[in-house]
Amino acid sequence: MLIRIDPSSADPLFEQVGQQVRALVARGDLPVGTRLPSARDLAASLDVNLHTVLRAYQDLRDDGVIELRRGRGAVVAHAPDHAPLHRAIAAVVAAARELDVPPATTLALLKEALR
Amino acid sequence: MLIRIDPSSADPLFEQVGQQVRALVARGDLPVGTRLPSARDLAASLDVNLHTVLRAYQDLRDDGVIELRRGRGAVVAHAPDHAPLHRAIAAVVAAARELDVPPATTLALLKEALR
DNA sequence: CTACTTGTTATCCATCAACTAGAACAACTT
DNA sequence: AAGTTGTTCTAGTTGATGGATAACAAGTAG
Repeated sequence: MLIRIDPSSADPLFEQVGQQVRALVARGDLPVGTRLPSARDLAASLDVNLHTVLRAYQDLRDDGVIELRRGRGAVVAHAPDHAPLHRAIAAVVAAARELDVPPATTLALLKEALR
Repeated sequence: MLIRIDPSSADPLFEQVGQQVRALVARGDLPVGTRLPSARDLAASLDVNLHTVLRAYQDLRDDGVIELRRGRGAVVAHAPDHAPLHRAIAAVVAAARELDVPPATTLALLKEALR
């Protein structure tokens, strides 16, 4: 599991964990059915509290990214082919760079467009 | 000024204000040179503290979106033609909807791609 | 069945960012 | 000269974040 956490980041820890897993799943690095490390294990290896990882996992479950079951752990649930999405995102990044649009503005635009 | 705030949102107030202004400027609704309402006025009309608006304005200034001058207020600074960026973003939203990817995942992907 | 693993839930606490409040000040406009 | 507006400062409140601990429920593995 290639999850890294930056304790000094502005983003909350549980959100960082969630974002990393989302990216891994969307990228196809974690096929459907893959078992994620147990919340306790991941918490220990990231040197973070159990509840922090658990909150990330529960957010992911609420979005249908993973399934959670006691005794079995967290399993990747949904993972279609995201290639078109990645191409579209790459195009956005290129356009933003080209136009010298700050990242915060690009994110604000996408955020609004997604509502 | 069409700025609306949702006090119950998870996003901080100052960030919401900033995002709305970013979107307005990028959309071309606020041409270069347009005066934004003074921080005091906007704070009053949003029923928010002066410092909250000021923090949003200063973030925008740091990104070159607006200029701030005492006595004159906030003025839209930079506003190239963002049409290509908007098209790219629309494509991302379409792809995400098509693939049934949750908004949080789409944002996580863009966030990572922008680094 | 038994032991173990793992998510779930609950309580309590510490810290920090966000927000508010009030005030004085500096630069600019009119 | 008067008014406007951003800048800076101090101080307090609130809520989210994160940690520590513990008991519990549902599944797995033997």
